[in-house]
Amino acid sequence: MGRSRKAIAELFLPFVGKSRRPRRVGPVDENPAIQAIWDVVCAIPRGQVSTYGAVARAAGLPGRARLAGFALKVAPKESDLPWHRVLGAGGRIVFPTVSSSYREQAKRLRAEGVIVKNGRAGRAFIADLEQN
DNA sequence: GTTGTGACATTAT
DNA sequence: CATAATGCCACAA
Repeated sequence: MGRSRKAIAELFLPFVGKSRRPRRVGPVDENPAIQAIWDVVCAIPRGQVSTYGAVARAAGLPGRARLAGFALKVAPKESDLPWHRVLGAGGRIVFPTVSSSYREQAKRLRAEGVIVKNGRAGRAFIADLEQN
């Protein structure tokens, strides 16, 4: 005696749509995950910094630090996102030391009072986006 | 389909 | 301090 089609459907309901990875939902500026990351970055106070991992977590995307990096990379230039306030784990600038991006980031950070030494921002400047 | 890359993180050694 | 292994996943080729 086989189950009804409906019974089978209910059995698999929790998996519907999850059998494959989420598909690209559209242009990045309509992607809610990217948006969430941008919002968090905008919330980093001037004179403070955060990290890719922390930003992802605060955006409700734990374990997706890479997506935070991607979100910043694709951010339109005219968005005026404070991208320079996002650093790698431990408050380290992730760009190659010789790159112009590195210099630009260090320059911008110092311009708002963040002490950057050896490509690293002082612990005291790392914002607590956690909690709240 | 697969593979490689990347603005990363965490844990273990 | 350094290196390796693993997880993560969007995207391009």
